[in-house]
Amino acid sequence: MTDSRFKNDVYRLVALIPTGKVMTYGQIAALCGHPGAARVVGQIAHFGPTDLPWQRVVNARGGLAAGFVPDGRHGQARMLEAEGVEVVNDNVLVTEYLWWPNS
DNA sequence: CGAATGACCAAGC
DNA sequence: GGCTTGGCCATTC
Repeated sequence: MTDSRFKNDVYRLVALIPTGKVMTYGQIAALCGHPGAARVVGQIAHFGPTDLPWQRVVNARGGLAAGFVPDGRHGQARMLEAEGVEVVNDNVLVTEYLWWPNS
């Protein structure tokens, strides 16, 4: 892989997130083999393809990343709710909706 | 190619 | 309880 497979893995993971579930940046980074590289996931998400459901990607607290959704973080919350994810006070119930590829 | 930036995380003060 | 520091890597200028 001439290009870093890190982003490749990130793409795959994000694409694999089922509807009604969410993942955290740190978790994705860790699953890609780089725990602590949550920032990179953010960069990949920002410069990466919009085809992926970045809306299902939230920070470690389940808080919405905000800033990348034209409608604001409330827009992301609304979209997640539409997918079946319960959002309260702009915070996803990560303890209930957090998902990982082994599930 | 070098420097700067960034949709984060956790610990420290 | 809010700001600062260090760490990670990719993309942009």
